[in-house]
Amino acid sequence: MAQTQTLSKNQKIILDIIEKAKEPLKAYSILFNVQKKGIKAPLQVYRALAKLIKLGKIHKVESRNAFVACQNSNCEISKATAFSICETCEKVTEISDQKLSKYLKNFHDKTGMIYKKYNLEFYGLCTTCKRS
Amino acid sequence: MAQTQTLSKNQKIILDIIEKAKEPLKAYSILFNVQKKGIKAPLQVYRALAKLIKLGKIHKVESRNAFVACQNSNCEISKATAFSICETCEKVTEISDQKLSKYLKNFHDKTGMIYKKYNLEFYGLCTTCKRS
DNA sequence: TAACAAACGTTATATTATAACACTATGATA
DNA sequence: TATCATAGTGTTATAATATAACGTTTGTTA
Repeated sequence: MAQTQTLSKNQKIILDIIEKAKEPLKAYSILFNVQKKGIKAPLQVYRALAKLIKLGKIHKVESRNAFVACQNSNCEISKATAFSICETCEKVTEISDQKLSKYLKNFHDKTGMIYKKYNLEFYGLCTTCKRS
Repeated sequence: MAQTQTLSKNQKIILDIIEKAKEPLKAYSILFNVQKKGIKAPLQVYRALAKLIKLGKIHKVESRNAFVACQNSNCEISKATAFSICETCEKVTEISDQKLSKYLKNFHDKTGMIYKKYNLEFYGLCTTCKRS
């Protein structure tokens, strides 16, 4: 909550749009949507996105180059993201599964590498598309 | 093996370069590397990449827009990819961990969605960069 | 209020990826 | 062997995604 206050004008505008969207938004579609509010250049959007990602407010769906609001009340979960993506309708849902995140947070490979973050994307058919 | 035979000329050239590379290659760096072999346009590269991905010969590292040869003797593992990525030196390694892949293949969310594929990317510090 | 960090605005440009169209090879199969 | 489908090719143009570089403004804090 306190963190919300520290958002800048552009960051607020852009977070707002992403939170209200029902699907992941692309950077240039965000740009188009905020032009009436005075944000004119891609860089203004990308800068806000970068900050919001850092804060855990939003995530990037890497395979789609799109951005979604965090559904898990941000914080450290921003370093541990998992999505399910329907390849038919492109619906994207953030997975919030304690067991899964615990499993992945504790995962270590054989080399001894230190993992600070992960991003997992599942692709498949959502229940709606499965039926049709 | 039999599958290797079915690769087209361009597909072979591009697979060859990716297999010989020690790191993930970007599409346009591949393009640059194959221009002497007569491949002149981005689309020729992207088409070969798409086919090679379909065959499981290579994978795309989504967060880096880069392509690596599959280390797990391709096949169905192409639908189940996991990478470790060093955020300092950008070294990328394909993770081959039976337990992990079994766990993820069996993962089901609450909605009943069918997962056909997944891609997991861990980010952190490799053992070399950890020391310095 | 000086000094610094973070955010801003702007122009230009780099990077990644696909559309559209015409042509060519390959290998069934009738 | 004609012909049909499928996959691949080559090319031009363009779309979509993202960052560099510069100078200015704002907000915090010593």
